Amino acid sequence: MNKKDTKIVFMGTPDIARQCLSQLIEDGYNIVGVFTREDKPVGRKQILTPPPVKLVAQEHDIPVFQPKNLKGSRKDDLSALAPDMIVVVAYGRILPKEIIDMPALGCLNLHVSLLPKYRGAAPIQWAIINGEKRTGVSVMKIDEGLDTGDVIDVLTIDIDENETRPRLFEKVAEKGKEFLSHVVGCVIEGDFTLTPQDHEKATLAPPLKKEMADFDFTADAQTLHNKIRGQFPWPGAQFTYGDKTVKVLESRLRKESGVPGQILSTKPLVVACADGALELVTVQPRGSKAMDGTAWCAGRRLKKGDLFQ
RNA sequence: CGCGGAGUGGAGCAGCAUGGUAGCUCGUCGGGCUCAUAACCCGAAGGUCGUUGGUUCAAAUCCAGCCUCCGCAA
Repeated sequence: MNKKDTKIVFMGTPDIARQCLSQLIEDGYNIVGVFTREDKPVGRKQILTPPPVKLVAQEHDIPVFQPKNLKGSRKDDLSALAPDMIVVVAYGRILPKEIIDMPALGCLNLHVSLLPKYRGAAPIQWAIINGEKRTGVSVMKIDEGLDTGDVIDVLTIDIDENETRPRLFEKVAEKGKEFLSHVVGCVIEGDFTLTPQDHEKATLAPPLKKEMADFDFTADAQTLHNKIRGQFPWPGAQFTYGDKTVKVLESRLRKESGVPGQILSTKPLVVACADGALELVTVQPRGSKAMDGTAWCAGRRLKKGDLFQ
């Protein structure tokens, strides 16, 4: 089978899926249909916004389907397309067995972790939160479990010390889309091997919750730094000052030390933690906009030596 | 009509209830101290108080409308 004759259905929703779809189209694959989630209200104005994937598909006149689920009559849309292969990138839906079995070449999935680690919805976030030095993208053949399928190929990607979730995501998407395109090509040509995952070593990366945002300075600096960059921009990481919470949008590790919660300097704003200290580069009090840590101190008349209880 | 906060020198804030001198911390500029400094001391510049109208002898402050920004929720 060659590229042109292989009918591919693409399923995905957010930006990384959009990038992968664009890459596949650019590389000349025959995308016969795109499945994505429903348009949803976004922002303060609750404007109904289509997923990024939908826009790309429409630009290329590829039929778009946005079913609520993939059961019952909705799967007829899919079988009518008679796909030889389905490629899934962050679709946000579990595929039922009947769909998994439909295409002759199977269903491929790009997962942004080094499987079997970090199976689930938020692999990038958890990798950063846990202080991993590296992550990656895995292309696997979908089975009925949650990211449990046999792995076709893996690409490792380094995580820099100050990398935030969006920046890492961008990097992963950039490298991942080309990698995916390459692997899809290999599968079409039959040039690949399947490696079962070592399920003993599997870990989960469940969705983040807003309750995870709160912290205080009794934790050690490295842990807080990881939390701040991994949970940015949502749910974020915030501490309490007075009767308000203050989100920390950007931080840096510092070598200084002191009583946890003590302000070691205001320019830049450095606060001592249990082990080491953290520079709060950008901060955002609840109800107001993001500002420099130093500016925040200025408005609150905070001085070196003051203590966050 | 989803809930709520905010617009005051370059930045972040106070002042507003009880109208009457433009305040604080930071930054900038000049000077001083110091081996030195992001530290400290002295001094200076810089503001039509978001906008329009109303009340008043007098409005940042009270009233009405408008614009803009933001947090939450989704």
